[in-house]
Amino acid sequence: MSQVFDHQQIEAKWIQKWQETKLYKTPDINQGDQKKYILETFPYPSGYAMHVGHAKGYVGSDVTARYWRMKGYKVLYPMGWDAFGLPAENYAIKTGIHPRPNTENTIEVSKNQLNKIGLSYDWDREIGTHRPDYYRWTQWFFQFLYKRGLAYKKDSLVNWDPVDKTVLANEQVLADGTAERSGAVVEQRMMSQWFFKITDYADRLIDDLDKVDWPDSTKLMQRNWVGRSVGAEVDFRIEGSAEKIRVFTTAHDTIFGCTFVVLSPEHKLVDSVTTAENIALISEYKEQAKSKSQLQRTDLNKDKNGLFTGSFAINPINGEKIEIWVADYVLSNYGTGAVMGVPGNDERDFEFANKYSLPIIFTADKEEFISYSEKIKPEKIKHTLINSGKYTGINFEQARELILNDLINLGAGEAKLSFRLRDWSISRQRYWGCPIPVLYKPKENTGEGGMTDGDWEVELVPETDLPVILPEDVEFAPTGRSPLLDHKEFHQSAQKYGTGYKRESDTMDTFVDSSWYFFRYCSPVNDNTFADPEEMKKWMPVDQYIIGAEHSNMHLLYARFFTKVLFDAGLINFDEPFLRVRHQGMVAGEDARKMSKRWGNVVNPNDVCDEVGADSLRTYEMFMGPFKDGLPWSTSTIKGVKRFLDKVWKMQDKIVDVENEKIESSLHRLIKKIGSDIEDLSFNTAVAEYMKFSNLVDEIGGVSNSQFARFLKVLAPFAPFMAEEIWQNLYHKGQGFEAKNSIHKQLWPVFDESLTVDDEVVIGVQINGKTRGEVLVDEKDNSDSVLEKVKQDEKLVKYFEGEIVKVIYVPKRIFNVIVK
RNA sequence: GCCGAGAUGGCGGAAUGGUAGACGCGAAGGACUUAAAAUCCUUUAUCUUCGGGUGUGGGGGUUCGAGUCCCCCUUUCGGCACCA
Repeated sequence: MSQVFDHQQIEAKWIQKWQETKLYKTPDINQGDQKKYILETFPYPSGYAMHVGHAKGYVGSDVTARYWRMKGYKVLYPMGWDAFGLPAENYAIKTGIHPRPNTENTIEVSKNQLNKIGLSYDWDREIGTHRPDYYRWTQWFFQFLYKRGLAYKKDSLVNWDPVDKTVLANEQVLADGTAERSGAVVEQRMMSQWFFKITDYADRLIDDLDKVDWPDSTKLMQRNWVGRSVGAEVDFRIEGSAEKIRVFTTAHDTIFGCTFVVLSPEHKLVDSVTTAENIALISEYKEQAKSKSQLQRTDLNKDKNGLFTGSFAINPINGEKIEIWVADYVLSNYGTGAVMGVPGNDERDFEFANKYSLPIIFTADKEEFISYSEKIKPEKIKHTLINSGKYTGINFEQARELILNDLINLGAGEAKLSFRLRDWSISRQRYWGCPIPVLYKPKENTGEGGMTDGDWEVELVPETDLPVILPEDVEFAPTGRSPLLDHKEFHQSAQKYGTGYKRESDTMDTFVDSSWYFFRYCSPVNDNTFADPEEMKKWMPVDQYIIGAEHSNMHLLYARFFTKVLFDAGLINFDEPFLRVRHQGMVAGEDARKMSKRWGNVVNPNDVCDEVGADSLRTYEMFMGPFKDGLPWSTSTIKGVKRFLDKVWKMQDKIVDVENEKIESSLHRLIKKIGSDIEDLSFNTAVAEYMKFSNLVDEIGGVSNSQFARFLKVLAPFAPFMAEEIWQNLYHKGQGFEAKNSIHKQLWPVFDESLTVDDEVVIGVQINGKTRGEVLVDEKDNSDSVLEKVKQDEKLVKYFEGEIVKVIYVPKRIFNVIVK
């Protein structure tokens, strides 16, 4: 009789032995070897330990990695730390403890948690974005983009907290426009910031989505985020002026309905079109708009207001004279900052026209408002033009072409794609991030009264001097300035490049750190390049990336952008980094609320491991429901999973000499099903399959040695500790542990397809589409022979009084008789 | 408002257009026990006149057959938002 499964002692033993023997070391790989690169989002060690919700995604990845190893694939399954960023810095500010020791400490704690649940990472490949050997290459990427003309500086608005005197991230600004922390009303402030020119890649970021296997909803989110719209730019001559107003429109076929033009308050032509009597009002309006934050401007509850400038424009298509207005519902940073007002087509324009009694002309033979952006289904907007001069009666699609051509011929327009995507702002006025490797050289004749941005020239820090080290002794409490600005030595050290040189004091957005980490895993110890090209050829692209749906959009977009730039530079031979993306759902607390300290519903995986064991935790998290769904934690369900594993443990004592046929065929089905379920990430049904098998063994009363061995192998990815313990007990008892004898080094058992199908099966019998009974059919049966069987069935015979009109037999599925 | 994903027993959920409710939890009854825990066995969608009827948010439709496909509606959860 075996002892009870002492999970605490046994799991600790295997964690240690697996580490000692480097069981999960990444194998050497040759190009062309069958490989799988299994990736998952790396956590940010902010100061708080992980909870079981984090564990779920990791266990799912681990099961997959273990499976592919057993299938004979070379598997890269690494882990690291997304350590820079706001959470760690805020935790530091809160506790007064410097983020570095704090981060390293959290990493230690988290690493132990991950090991405790049996995740099979190759820790030799661990990376941390906050470590100089890593961020040296984050800085290289910055310079790489800069040299390719994809990093530039411009003035841009930031959220400014006047009380805390600091720049806020969007997530720190509440919906009412106040700061989350201080409660102050957030202002918009101009600041000179670094940008990456991701808009250069807008088209490819949409088009290349066709190449990858991602959830449709995720692809759609990316498409909508980039937001390509097909339209035209049209020039409206200003009456009595040589100037023209250029507008962007996605609906140039509605141009006959254009009854006014609206400029954004920031538009450069506002001043010149404003007539003398309107100057006072308009400049006041402009001032108001300036003081409004983007949030306020967009939260105005659709109350559109604006002012007439006093000038008129000429509609190029029909020569109509229309009023030029200024309104802040038009944004300066989208399109051209000016729109043609088409109240018959656009809801906002309609509201605006109503409010100020501007004319409304309908140009579509449908009253509903229509839009042409790509997200609207084409069949919903088919219509014919009305009130449109010579184009009246023409289908809108044709009209679009005709009108555009005519506008081009008139010299008053051109076809234009527009994108919603904006360039990526990467400057952060924060301490805990990667320094931007840039120097500022003072210009010769500096102006009087302090230096402004224009008095400096940008120079890259020489590559041989990278990394620019993030100083440790920095005052990281908020002061209203980039913490590095006031670090004397940091800037002093720039003097070696020339007198008066200073360093860039902002740090990079942490999205930059995480936009290339998956390359680094291919050769994490490497001083010569961000990742060895040969190693990348062997491992990349990523075969499976598991990431939470909530925060995947931006990250995926940025990582794809980096990949495409590297591809264009000839540094890699693929232009999409993640072949397959899947999402894992969050685990909520037992009260169905988000797990957080606030609700006191956080479950620490360590506690669960201590109580019921890591195998139970793992198997339960896979069993609780569909992997991609968010589900509440359930203490009672985990007991059921533990019950199942205890049964497996007891199977050791039920090994018999006779090989039962029923168990054998059930085992073949199991091997097949577990394999396909793991590949589909359908873990919950896989676990149900194990349970069925163990129930069958219970029923039969025994299992053969060979059958049990195969069962243990397919169980190993889910319950690696128990599988290993039993495996060693049965086959290597008394021997010292050797890596090659580990169950995790065994090959996945093969199944015989013919054994997975039953010769005989009970199917449902339908009479006129209603299920009335069942009948046992076998392989040889055809429609006629089944009908004979059905007619002989006592329960069914009564339905055959009428004439049989039709018989449908789907072999081994359903038998349906239509009787009159 | 727009976009996306959902809605199936008391609960979590299962189901290539083919016998709805696999598997687990919970519950009820029983066995073992002085007793409890643990374990094991049985039952468990629902109504029923025991023939059968009704059931996958609601209403239509396609089909021999719909949880699954199509149209409309209700509702829950995510994401985005004056994008011209």
